[in-house]
Amino acid sequence: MEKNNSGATGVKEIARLANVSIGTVDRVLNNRVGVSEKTKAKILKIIEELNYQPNIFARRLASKKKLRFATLIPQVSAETKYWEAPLNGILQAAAEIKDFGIEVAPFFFDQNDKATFNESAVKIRAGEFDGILMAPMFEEESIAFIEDCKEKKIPLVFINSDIPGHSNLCYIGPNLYQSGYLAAHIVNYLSPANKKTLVVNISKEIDLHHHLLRKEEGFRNYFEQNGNTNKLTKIDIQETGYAHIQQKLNEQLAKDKYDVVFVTNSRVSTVARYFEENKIKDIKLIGYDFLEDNINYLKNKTIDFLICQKPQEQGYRGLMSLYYHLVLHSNIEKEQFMPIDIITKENYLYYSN
Amino acid sequence: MEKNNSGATGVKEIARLANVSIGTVDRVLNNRVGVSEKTKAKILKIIEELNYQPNIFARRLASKKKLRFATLIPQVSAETKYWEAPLNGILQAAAEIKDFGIEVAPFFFDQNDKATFNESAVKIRAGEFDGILMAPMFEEESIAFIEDCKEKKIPLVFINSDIPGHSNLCYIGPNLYQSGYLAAHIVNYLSPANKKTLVVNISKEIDLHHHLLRKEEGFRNYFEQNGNTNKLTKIDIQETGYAHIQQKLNEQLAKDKYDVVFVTNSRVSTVARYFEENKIKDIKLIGYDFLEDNINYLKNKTIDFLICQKPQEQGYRGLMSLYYHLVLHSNIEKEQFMPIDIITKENYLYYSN
DNA sequence: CTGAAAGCGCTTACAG
DNA sequence: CTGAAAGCGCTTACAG
Repeated sequence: MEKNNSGATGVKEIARLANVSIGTVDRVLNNRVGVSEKTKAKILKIIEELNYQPNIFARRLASKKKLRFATLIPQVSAETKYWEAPLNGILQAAAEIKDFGIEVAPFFFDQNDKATFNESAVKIRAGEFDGILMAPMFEEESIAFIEDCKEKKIPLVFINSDIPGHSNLCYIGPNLYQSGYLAAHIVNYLSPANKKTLVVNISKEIDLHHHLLRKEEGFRNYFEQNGNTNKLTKIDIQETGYAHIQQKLNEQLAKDKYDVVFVTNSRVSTVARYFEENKIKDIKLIGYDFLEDNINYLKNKTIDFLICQKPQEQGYRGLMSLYYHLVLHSNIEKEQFMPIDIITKENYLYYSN
Repeated sequence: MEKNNSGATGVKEIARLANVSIGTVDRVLNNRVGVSEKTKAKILKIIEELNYQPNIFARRLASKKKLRFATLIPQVSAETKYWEAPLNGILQAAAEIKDFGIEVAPFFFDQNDKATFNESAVKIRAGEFDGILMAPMFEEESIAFIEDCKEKKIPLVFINSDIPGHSNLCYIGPNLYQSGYLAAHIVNYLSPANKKTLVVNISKEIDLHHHLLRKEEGFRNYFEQNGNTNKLTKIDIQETGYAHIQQKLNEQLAKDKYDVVFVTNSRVSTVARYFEENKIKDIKLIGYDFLEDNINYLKNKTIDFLICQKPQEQGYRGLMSLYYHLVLHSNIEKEQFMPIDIITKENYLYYSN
């Protein structure tokens, strides 16, 4: 029978070689105070030489230490169920690491109300958490929070959208620019006739706009860089009610004849509803996110393509990153871009979100 | 501080409530012989009532038990590096479960030589493994092996292709029919002109053909079911050398003008090479698998779309399934279909294989 | 069929 | 600054 590696060279063996007690070895191993530099160096050298790997099972069994993580993401709303998926990912990760002594406390905010973000932020600050995962939607408010975490040395993970240039542990989410770029690539295959494409931004909150604008930028640049003659028109719809969207689309579609409509977010289902009600079948429709409404329009062929970015995995990997960093002391990659998945009527069933 | 659940109700507590020793509790817990029906029932009842969950860390620390898994997949060849990915997945899973006392022994065979499959099979049978993962490529030879495992009650996981109707633990891989069906859906968007599509099967081994034929079937049925007028032509190329493929394509492309060429496997790069050498730019090309050669042709726009099925994850999840089944006694889903991923020049960089 | 004791490799007080 | 002992919740022989 093969000998267990960690069995061969445990704290006991290190203590023996260093002529100290296992208590002292433990102090060095866990970076605790109260060891002379000399013995510390001696022990570290032996640890190095033995290539000692602690037994995680023994460690977990003996330790009573608990870690507490907080998460701060938008609450699931009737308007969009998008945030259900990241939350599920978070809960799944929480269940997996629970036995390792980790407690997860979820906090939420209203996407349309900055005040609720600040309220939750205050609670989290008071809670003295060991790690935080957040969706930094409101830029200004987020930055204040980020600075506070930095001071307290609390590791911070961003998901879904990034605020670059800050000392967060990592960002896990889409590369927005590239996802718009990909959308343009698909549109290019879909638009052989008069090559007219309509870009539709539907969003109430100006704050969230930079999110959509990044996608639009990628979308535009594709056509510029590929010397394409595709003619792009764009409309911004700042009210998300159906009546308003209907009116805007009526106006726009009366002006010109389009091959493709590209909706820059998950609200593509609203446009699909409009298409269906108006029996529009000759315009290709492409948008974002694996939501029930969108999938239904994919099934009945009103929507042609959906671009998805594994929202559940963002939550899951976000929380796991805190765990890997804090418990396993692994190196965490600073920018973790999600795959850009292309979903159609024929493969949505197999899409593991 | 919150009380650890498993701490509150461990074997000790069960033993106390049942008026037995912890040794007897352990016997019941692990289904060992030598406990009277009466005490066994009593203990089981208490376990039930307490909703006892064993502490996996203590279990692992105390136990010396080892499990040994064997894997049997094609060896990576110069002709196709496809099997590198599943192997990487297997090795990654092996690294993750190593600390849980699991040893993994990889075996290989030559895709073009059934005898090598049988040789490895003999070795595995002799090795008395606790679980086996395999790619059941050669149907007849595989079935003999499957029967043997069934008799010895060794759980068996299939990856990449299935042999339905056998008592294996699970299948993890593509739904081939659906993946051909999806390819047809894309072709349908790409072929607006004369609507002529050429289907190309390139494969030496007749044994492997059922694999490709399933995809072709899905591809054909899409057009039938969607009342499409797309005209399909098919050629089988049974020699995989470039000269031969070149000749066949020369012949075929002289006969007719196609919008799209659909290659039913990863050998699409050979057709791409032909396209490039002959400066063919007006035919769309679509094929399978995230291989370096294919990606290069995707980058330079010779290949338009690749369909991929996460080969690495197949290996990873295959091995993990054995672990979940044997160690954690989880329920394993019998058929686990991989997502059908659509890869283009614009999203391949973010494809986490 | 059952029990009592030792031990897995760590961490945690406590004593000095 | 350091050591000796107890204990985490299981499993493993061994004894009866």
